[in-house]
Order: sequence, then C-alpha cells, then structure tokens
Amino acid sequence: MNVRTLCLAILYFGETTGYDIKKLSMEGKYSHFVDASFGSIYPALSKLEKEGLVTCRQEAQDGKPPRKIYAITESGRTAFRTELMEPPGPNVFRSEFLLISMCAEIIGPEQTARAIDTHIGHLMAELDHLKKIRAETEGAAAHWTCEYGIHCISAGLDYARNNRSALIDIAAQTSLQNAAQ
Amino acid sequence: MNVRTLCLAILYFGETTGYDIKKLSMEGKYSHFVDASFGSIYPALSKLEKEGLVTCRQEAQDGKPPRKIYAITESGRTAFRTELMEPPGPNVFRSEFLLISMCAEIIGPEQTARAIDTHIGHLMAELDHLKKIRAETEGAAAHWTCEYGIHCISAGLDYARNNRSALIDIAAQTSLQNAAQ
DNA sequence: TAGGCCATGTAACCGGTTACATGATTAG
DNA sequence: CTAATCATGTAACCGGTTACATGGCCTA
Repeated sequence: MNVRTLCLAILYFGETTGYDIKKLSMEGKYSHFVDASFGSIYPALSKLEKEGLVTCRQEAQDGKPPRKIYAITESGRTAFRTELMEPPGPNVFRSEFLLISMCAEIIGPEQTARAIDTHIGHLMAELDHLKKIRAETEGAAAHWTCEYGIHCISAGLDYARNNRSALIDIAAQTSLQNAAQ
Repeated sequence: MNVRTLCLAILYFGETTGYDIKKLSMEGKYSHFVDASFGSIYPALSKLEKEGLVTCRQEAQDGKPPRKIYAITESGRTAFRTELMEPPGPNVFRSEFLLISMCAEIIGPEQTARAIDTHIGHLMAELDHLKKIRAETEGAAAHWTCEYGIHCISAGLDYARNNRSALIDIAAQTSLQNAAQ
C-alpha cells in the first residue's frame, strides 16, 4: 500500500487536506499499519488531481497558506474499489529488536536488558496509543481493525515481559562461555 | 536495520557467501523480521570489504562462478557491536490487509471474506515456516527470537479466525445501509 | 526440454525520507 | 522567548527492488 492508495482510502471517507492525511497516517487510526511524510503526500495528491481521481478546492486563510481541500471523484472511488479487490499481500514486519535479541550472546546481559526494556517501552507506548484511538474512533470496521492491533501488540508485550529474564540469562550464560574460552 | 548491518550480523556467526546471506534473510532464521535482495547484498558486501570490515576469499568451482566467501574482521566485529549498543528503534509494521479491513464497508461481505481468508492463509504459511525454522535452528538466542515470532503470529491468527465473521457482518450491514440510501 | 538451483554482478528505476523554505499564531 | 501547530511545497538524496546478463548442472 503506497501513499497514493492511502490518500484515496482516506478521501473515500470524506474530504481533507494533505496536512490532515499526514496526521491520520502518523497519529490517527491508520497509524499502526501505514506511514507517510509530507514529501510523499503532497506530490501524490497533485498527481491524483491531474489524473482526475480527486478534486481540489482552495480555502483562503489569513496569515497561513490557503488550505487545499481534496475530495475524491467518482472515478477515484472506482479506482480505489478496484485496487481493494485484489487480494492483500502479506504483512511487512521489520524489527531492530529481534536482530538484537538474536545477538544477545554478543552484547551480554546488561545491554540485552537495556534493549528489551526499550522494546517493551515502545510496545507499551504503541498499545496506549491504539487504546486512545479506539476510544476516539467511530465506525465498526475501524474498531475491528483497531482491536486487531491491540490484540497483536498485547501478545507481543506479554511475551517480551514473560521472557525478559530468559533472554537475559541466555546472554549471561553465553558471555560466560565466551569469557571462559 | 539496513542490509549492511544484516550482513555484519550474519558474518559475526561465521563466514558465508552473498548467496547464502540472501537465503538466510529470505528463508532462514532472519526471515521474519528482515528482507534483502541480491541487488542490495552484493553491493553492501563489496562496500564492507573496501572499508575493511570483512574480508573475501575466492573458492573456484567448475562451471559455476567462483564462490566469494566473506568473513568478518576484528574491526567489523567492533563496528557491529557498537551498532548493536544503541537502543532498538520501534518495529515497523505495514499491512495491506488492515487497510482493507478498515474499508470492509466499501467492498462488501464477499470481498471482505476473500481478503481475510487470504490474510489467514498468509499467517498460516508464516507460522508453519517459523515452526520449521525453530525445529532446524540451534542456539538459545535464535530460539528465543523464533518463539517470539511464533507467539505474535499465533495471536494474530487467533484474532483473525475468531473475528472473521464479525468483520464480514460489519461489511454486510454497512453495505445494506449504503444500498438503502 | 523446461524449469529450478547454484552463483555472481550491474543498471535503471522508484518510492520514499530528510531537509529546507516560508510565515503567522498560539501556548508555555 | 522559544517551541509547537498550522499549512504548503520542492529538491536532493538514498536505500532498496526489478530486471537483466551469464552459464553450467540437475531434476521432473
């Protein structure tokens, strides 16, 4: 799912600005499975406008640059529905922490503890964030999606907490072996 | 974690070729949290060699091009350990399916069912794959990491299965409303 | 005999990030 | 007085993918 599709998805539910699309994708209800920066959103919107999939209406503001409010067109809706029809690709998951955990023996128990605690912190923050979104968000599908995220992150958090000391032990034992050699 | 760091990590545990690094990152024990193609691995290895972080020894083979076996150097080990010291960034998670689930109302119950079934299929395949790796892999840290993956994917799979019909209902109800308008 | 595996590598391309430029307003 | 929020946009850069080139061996 590229930024273009994300814009179409958000605009399908109502008109917005590039600025607000970024907020939605970074803090809002889309934030736990997408990401987009201004440098990709603004060009994507201009391109969509050129292609006739969205329209743009300007709203003057004093001081600030005028808000460019985008709305999806009928052909935009069709294009988006067509895109949604094709089966979803697999999830993409990248984890710096799991590379570290795999190398726990190399860095030793103290650093391992630090890394897993940082990781647990990340997960807690993400979970809090998702719960907040769930509370603020309406719409059954959005709720379902949110709940999915909460469920998965909770599971990860549980594992990390319950097996924290096991990983640190692994790091400790193996570093002892390394030292003994 | 870029490809460069991945190469260093793998070489830390023993010498290999670019070809085998790709296999490890696509099918092996690193596969569920990293990814790399030849087009990024080969240039990364040459660069690491230039920087003196790895060395390369060529092994002739008849017919095939010679295997270039890379090994990490002492400064490579130091560089890698230094990189591992800094706290892990948050996990990256991208999901096409969750964008679809959020738009369940738009595509209706049949397409929603299709999408979630595809998604469940992906998760099952990944889980199988991870279990296979767990069986084949030695090393306590690698096991811990593998188990983490299994735990998280199982949780996702459970949610998807247990709430499959709920999502399809959401899609059905809302499409009825759309039709009624 | 077609396709997959082994094994390397390069070049074109692409999607995206980062950093910059602009500038008023408001909150701490 | 500083930092953040609002609001747009561009240009340089970068990490990575895709597709190609090469070619022998082995299996179905």
